[in-house]
Amino acid sequence: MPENPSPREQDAWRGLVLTAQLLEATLDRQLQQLEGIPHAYYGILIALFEQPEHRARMSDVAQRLRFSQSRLTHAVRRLEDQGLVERVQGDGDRRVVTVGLTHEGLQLIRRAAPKQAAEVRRKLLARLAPEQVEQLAEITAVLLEGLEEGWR
Amino acid sequence: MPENPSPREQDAWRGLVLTAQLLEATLDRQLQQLEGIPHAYYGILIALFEQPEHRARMSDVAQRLRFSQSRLTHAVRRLEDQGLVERVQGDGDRRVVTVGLTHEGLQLIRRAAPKQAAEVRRKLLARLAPEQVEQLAEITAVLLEGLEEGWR
DNA sequence: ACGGAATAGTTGAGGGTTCAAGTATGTTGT
DNA sequence: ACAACATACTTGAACCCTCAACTATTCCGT
Repeated sequence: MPENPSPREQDAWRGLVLTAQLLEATLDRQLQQLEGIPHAYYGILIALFEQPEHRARMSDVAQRLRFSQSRLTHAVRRLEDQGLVERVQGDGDRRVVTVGLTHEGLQLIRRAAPKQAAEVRRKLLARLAPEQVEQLAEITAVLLEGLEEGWR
Repeated sequence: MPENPSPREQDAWRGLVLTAQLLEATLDRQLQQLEGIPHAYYGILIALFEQPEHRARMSDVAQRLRFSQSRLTHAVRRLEDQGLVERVQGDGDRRVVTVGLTHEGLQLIRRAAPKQAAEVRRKLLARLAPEQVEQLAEITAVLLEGLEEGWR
């Protein structure tokens, strides 16, 4: 028998959902304005940037970002159109496609990342007490577990 | 001079962003499957449900949900097509449009809401310790402040 | 070695969101 | 009274994501 949520749980839940929506929307608008790409695409560039030689297999990127393959394919096509990323043919398994940052993509990251990080810190993280940062890291880790496992 | 984020801040930040993305995606998939509407539209129905007579002005709904007017217009059109919602002409100011739940919309809420709440509780909130729920409510309240004020 | 299943990625259609522009109505200052 | 501005909402195009096929390649059991 599922017990009803407590009022405080409702507060937390509503806060979380609203935060999730607003956070995505805000980051999206910001990056779209500054760099002409949506936040999700910025995530792709960052993920590549963190990889050795700034490149990785499609499916690895997809898994890391929790993108569907289809979504990633579409996204990479657009990023390629903008010259930020390029597809490289792998030597071995001919099914795999490797994506890498172009020079232009690399420049975008170098330009945008510090600004982005500072902005986030100034407007969001800095408002939290140090122990709240700690708590947030904990809490999101737990929630992610719950979100990862199939759910349905 | 913006100080660099601490490693723990990065954990919190990454966790938050991933949680936000995954949460939206998960709720979306769930409601799309069960009720044939995206999570955002479910939010509209809930917002109306909580209003006296289950109806409200377009702009009030938009403000409460942080939707753009355009987004809400499109959304309401589709919800109307599905018979879940109806536009009512206001008596006074002829610019305002009032949206109300139809009988069918009301039924959908009554059917879906308890299931939805239980699911959320079981898969997410129940994993958190009571003090973490408290902390999450606190933290999201702070973050929402930061997200509300223009940002740029 | 061969047929079937699994894996990697792509494609196209359909739906949702954004952004800029547009319509209609109300309010305000003079 | 009237022009200028503001408010409430709508429209259409461009873009992004999802979902369900589909292609191409590799793996596996016999």
